Amino acid sequence: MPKIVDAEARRHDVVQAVFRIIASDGLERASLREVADEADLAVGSVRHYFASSDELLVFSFGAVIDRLAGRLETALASVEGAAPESPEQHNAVLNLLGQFLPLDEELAVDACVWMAFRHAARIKPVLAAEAERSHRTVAAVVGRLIMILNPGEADAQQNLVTEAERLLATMDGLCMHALLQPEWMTAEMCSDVLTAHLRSLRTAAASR
Amino acid sequence: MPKIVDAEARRHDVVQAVFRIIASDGLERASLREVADEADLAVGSVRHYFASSDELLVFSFGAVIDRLAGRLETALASVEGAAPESPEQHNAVLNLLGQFLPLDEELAVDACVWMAFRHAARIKPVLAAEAERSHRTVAAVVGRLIMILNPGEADAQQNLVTEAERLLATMDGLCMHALLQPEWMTAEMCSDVLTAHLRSLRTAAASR
DNA sequence: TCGTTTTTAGCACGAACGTGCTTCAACACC
DNA sequence: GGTGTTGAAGCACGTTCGTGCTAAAAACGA
Repeated sequence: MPKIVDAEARRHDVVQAVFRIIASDGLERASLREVADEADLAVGSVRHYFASSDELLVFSFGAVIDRLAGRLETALASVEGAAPESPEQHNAVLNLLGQFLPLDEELAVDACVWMAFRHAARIKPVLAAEAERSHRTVAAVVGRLIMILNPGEADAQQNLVTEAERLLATMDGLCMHALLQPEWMTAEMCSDVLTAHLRSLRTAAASR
Repeated sequence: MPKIVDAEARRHDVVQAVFRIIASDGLERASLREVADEADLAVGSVRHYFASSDELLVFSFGAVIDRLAGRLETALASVEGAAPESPEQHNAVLNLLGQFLPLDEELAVDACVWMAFRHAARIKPVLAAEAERSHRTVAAVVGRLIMILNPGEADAQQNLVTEAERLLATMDGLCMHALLQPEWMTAEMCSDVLTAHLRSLRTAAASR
């Protein structure tokens, strides 16, 4: 019968090549030829697994979303397992929010790719559905996090939404700055900003 | 002598065409041919004013930075002219921060273009210098704003830097979301988030 | 050993890109 | 009115892109 190749693993390899190209040269350089070279394959081989360039990009977008979502779910479980107001919970929250930031090489690649696809989705309609899913997924996690940090505020649902969007915006801004101005936005500065934001969350909750 | 054409006005027209293309189709579509078409010129004419594609892009990046910086300086003067803690000051601050957001058509174009160039600068070295200038300029304004809102904190300079970066990150995140997920991040949500952030600034200052 | 089927490799076409270079038109000055 | 400088326009070349299509290569059952 056929030559046996683990198709799923191959697709994963190709997607990894896409990630590396986006991180180093930008999404617009992630052409079939570049991807094939990076993955040590021929263009025809890549096209055997992905019918078109668009399909490859959409699949890659979905892959990075799934990776991030998986990390967030794991981190959220840690937060839920920690005692409220405890230092363990604080560290768990910092760890969760750190999943958005380019704190190491692997996270940096994911952050680059995630940002690139989301911005590209504004222009390319094929990416719109995944961008929507990306936003919903992340917003759900951050929303649950806000609920954990602001217990017993069943009435002020408006504030929960606002605070969730505020935290989400801050995280995206931090990620942007860490990617675009790494000299200014160092890991320590990220940590300082996050700590300040979490403190502001607590005092805001207490003052209501 | 030569045919008299207001070269500066022509360059401005071309840059406006670049802005429109970036806002509607993305920076990668801002080729010489597209720009020339949009500006109702021939490719050769555009190249008469801008020696190369890179020069056109760098000039356009600088133009959007200057536009934003001008609006920010004007708005900052209003903030400085208002009485501390007054509603007028609050509105002036909201107005200043609103200059970052795509609250109307013109602001939306600027926001798109600004974001696109900053992200492109991560990849294209020719844009790096302007990206650096962009960050320094905006950070200076936001830093002064934080100093105005947190008077008499000469000791805690660390906190000022952290709070400035935090506000900057939040603004960039808000801008991103308003551009990428306009259904979720409406103008009202932007206003709510900003108000919450300003409240958190005040309570944080009071608690120290 | 021989097919059969998956995998890999490659060619060819049209489109779009930046850019070097040439050509035409227009206008202010002598 | 002639003339020379400058704006406007366009051609041509090499590159890169996506994609339809064909053909070789490889691996396993018969």
